[in-house]
Amino acid sequence: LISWNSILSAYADLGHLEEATHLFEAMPERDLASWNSMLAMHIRIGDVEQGKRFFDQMPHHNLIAWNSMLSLFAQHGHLYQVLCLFYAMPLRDVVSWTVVISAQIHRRQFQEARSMFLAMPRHDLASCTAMAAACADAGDLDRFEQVLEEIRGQQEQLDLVSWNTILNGYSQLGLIDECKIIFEKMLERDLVTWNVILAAYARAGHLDDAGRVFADMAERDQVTWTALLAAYVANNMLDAAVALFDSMPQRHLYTWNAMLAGYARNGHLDQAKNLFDAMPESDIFAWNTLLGGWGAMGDVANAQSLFDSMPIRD
RNA sequence: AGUCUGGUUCUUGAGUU
Repeated sequence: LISWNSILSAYADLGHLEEATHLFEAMPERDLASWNSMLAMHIRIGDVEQGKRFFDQMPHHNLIAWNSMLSLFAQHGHLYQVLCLFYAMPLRDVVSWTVVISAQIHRRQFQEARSMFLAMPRHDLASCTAMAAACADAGDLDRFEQVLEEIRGQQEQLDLVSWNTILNGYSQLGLIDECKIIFEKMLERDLVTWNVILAAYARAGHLDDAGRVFADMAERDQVTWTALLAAYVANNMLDAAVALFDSMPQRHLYTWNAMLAGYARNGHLDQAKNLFDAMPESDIFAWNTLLGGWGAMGDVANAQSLFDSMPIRD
């Protein structure tokens, strides 16, 4: 059963609905972990309706199943669904509370998140880390450091995620020197660590340091490339940005949007429009960027016609 | 021993503690 579940879990991680469903139905027996893996798959692919249906078909629910539903709503549903379920659940643990808090943070409801955080019966490393990230995001240094104090007082050892959160937090709070100290102190680093320190230098306007970090990195992903591109764009280094963009091994939507912003911000609306038309997909960020570019140029006609043709507006 | 849920990094603009 555990072997079956392991394979099922792998499909869930990859988001392979067909294979997972097939496997699930072919399994000689199933336990809660099997059902919960299927729920995890619905979280991954973001199918709230199917997920609900699946949940209702389950013979029993344990806390993980309830938390999975909570997480499905948190990531792909509405906040009121999260809260309704949270209060209706037969049991809650620290994970349940953390899911709710994260949902509130994602929706920028910091006050509410903080109230929940203070109300929960127990804090662990993950809940504190989520709260610390929120404080840094809100620019609240005092509360950020308060949460760090609490983390240091806990039994649980800091893990890499928490260290990365702290590093990024100081970067968001504008304390680049603190970032340097922490980065040097870190015994273990992963790709996120490197991406965070790269973005930290970029945010601080230390483009040379950002470039040096980039060159030193053993491994790079889309975030790495886009972070450096965005750094060039933010510092009006359009030529460098274009050269980097052209040399990139792969691009995702964030990358295209960053380049688009580079053109738009420098008044190169023709180039921006060409790039926009060449984009494999576009989202609200892309639309707003182009719209803002024309707006800034006083090109009301183009802005208006783009606005009228937008599939989504916010 | 090994399987299921929560926390960290990159893009536009507006708004909010």
